[in-house]
Amino acid sequence: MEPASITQVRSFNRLVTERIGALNDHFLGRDRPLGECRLLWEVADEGAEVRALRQRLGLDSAYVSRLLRSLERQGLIEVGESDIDRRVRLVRLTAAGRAERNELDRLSDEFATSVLEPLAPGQRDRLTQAMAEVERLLTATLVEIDLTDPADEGGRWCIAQYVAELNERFDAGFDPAQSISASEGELRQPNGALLVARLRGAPVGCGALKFHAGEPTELKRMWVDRSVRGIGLGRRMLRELEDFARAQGTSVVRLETNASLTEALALYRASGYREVPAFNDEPYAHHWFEKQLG
Amino acid sequence: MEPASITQVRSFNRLVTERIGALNDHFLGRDRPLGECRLLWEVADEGAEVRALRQRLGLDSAYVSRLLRSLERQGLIEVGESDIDRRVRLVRLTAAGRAERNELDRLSDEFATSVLEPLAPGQRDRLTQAMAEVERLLTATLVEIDLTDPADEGGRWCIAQYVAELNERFDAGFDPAQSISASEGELRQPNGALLVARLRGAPVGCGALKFHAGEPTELKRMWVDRSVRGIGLGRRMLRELEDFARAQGTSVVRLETNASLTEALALYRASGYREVPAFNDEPYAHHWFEKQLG
DNA sequence: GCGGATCTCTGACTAAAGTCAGGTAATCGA
DNA sequence: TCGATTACCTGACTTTAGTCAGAGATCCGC
Repeated sequence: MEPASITQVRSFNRLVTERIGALNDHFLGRDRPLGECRLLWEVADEGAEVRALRQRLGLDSAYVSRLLRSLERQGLIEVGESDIDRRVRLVRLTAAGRAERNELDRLSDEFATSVLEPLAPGQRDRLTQAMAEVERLLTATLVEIDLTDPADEGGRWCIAQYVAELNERFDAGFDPAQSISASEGELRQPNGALLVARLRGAPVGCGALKFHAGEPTELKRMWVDRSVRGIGLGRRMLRELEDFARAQGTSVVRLETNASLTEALALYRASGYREVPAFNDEPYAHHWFEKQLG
Repeated sequence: MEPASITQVRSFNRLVTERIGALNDHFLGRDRPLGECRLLWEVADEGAEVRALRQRLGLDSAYVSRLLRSLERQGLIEVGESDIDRRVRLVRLTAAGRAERNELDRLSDEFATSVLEPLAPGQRDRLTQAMAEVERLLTATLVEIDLTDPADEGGRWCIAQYVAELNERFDAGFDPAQSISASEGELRQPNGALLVARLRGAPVGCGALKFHAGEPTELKRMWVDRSVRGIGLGRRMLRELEDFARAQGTSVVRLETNASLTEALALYRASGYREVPAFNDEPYAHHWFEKQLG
């Protein structure tokens, strides 16, 4: 890591902590503890389960309970029981609570305005663009890629998204039953592996391997959610899959893909994959690739 | 203000608070209250005055006192008297304190590394560049421009810097005694005005006006510190000077400048100043400008 | 229908981060 | 030189943001 980059990140942190942190507290404080604000903020208009709030904010159950009692006393929320599971409690905003949340919203807008206000229009554009860039790249650093069981909710969701997207993008649609199989059993160790990328717990991408004793390992189900494209997640997923394959004793990885998946084609080419003659009869494929793992 | 910009700033705040804030606390916490860390951090190697620490961190005097006692008990600092003013107390780091600060430094580097680490080299460059841009522009929003007495320390310092810079940049040097005067008395109301730009209290630029009853107002002493160039501060200073002049009943502003001050020339031209024949015999000037205030 | 797990709550506790009032010593300004 | 101001300190207090243990109600799998 170059020292100049590190210095830049540190100085950025310092400034942002000063500027954003201080004003955030000041503007959003409004005589109310930050914890209560955060909680109020997280209760959507349709209400929220207490356990969901707890998890999203990463707070202790006793603490959340106390915060809820306080907000209840202030008449901002009502806590009722869930119809489905009577252990679970549902938090709903009262009219006053909704008003308070709108007020927080307004203050947040006001704060953003106060940041932009001293700048000339051209500078505002430069600032928001640079902010967007920082945000995208910092978001990228928050993504975690982990081995997941294909039957897990996140894994299933990703694969469903993958299928839906291919169906939409391929001229003739995509029916996984016509395609070479990649069933849950085939993507579970020791037959294969499924890696799922998650951003704050929510799945945003996947990639899978199918092992074949004495034969090259197949790469399947590469998919990245639209919301996080362009931050190098595909490349990272590919690297992690290769690392995993190597660790399992794979020396050659191969895959096939459709001509309409231009980003994927570019990714494979840029990642050292060499186009080879068709090594299977996948009906949806136009290109076959292979890579020797170093 | 466009809603899209506001949304961008808000979403940036949220992410940065999450990512930087949380990890900052975690990494820099090291079993020590944040207040103590911040204080330790602010004590430079040559030591610091207690009042300076208090002011820089914006903390209550009682609270700082208590934090200092705690750090003293831990053997990290020594508090002694100032030679100049025996009410003032000087904080100095002990060897242990210095070691602890180096450790904080190391952790801060480690944190920065952890932010950059998951990214590919190209993305790292993009991130640090975008961070630098955000930092420059946010810094711009922290600059405050205020009317200042020319005898004030900040005002004198700016004008000294202005003179030093012209002396360095003009081929034949610059001697203010040979130039048209802009003495402290002339830059004080009602004769004139001096605006000083400050960043966190430190002066970083100035600009002055000289009023002449029934005649155009003169613009003098426009200067911006090298450390904050390129963020539109000159333009902002010029606008504020014009606003001030207008409020004092001025309808025409004029100024003269040297050909070597290319940024200033560009600024005046871009700000609606029209080049006019020489209206005085300033020996250092090559260009004379005039603007009708709307 | 029973044992274990889950969800929420209360009570008791703690550390951090302050605030406020008042006091002492030194210095500054008229 | 004397009263106001400044710098710092102590003691007493508060709020915020938690943690931990345990209880009660409910649900889930066998």
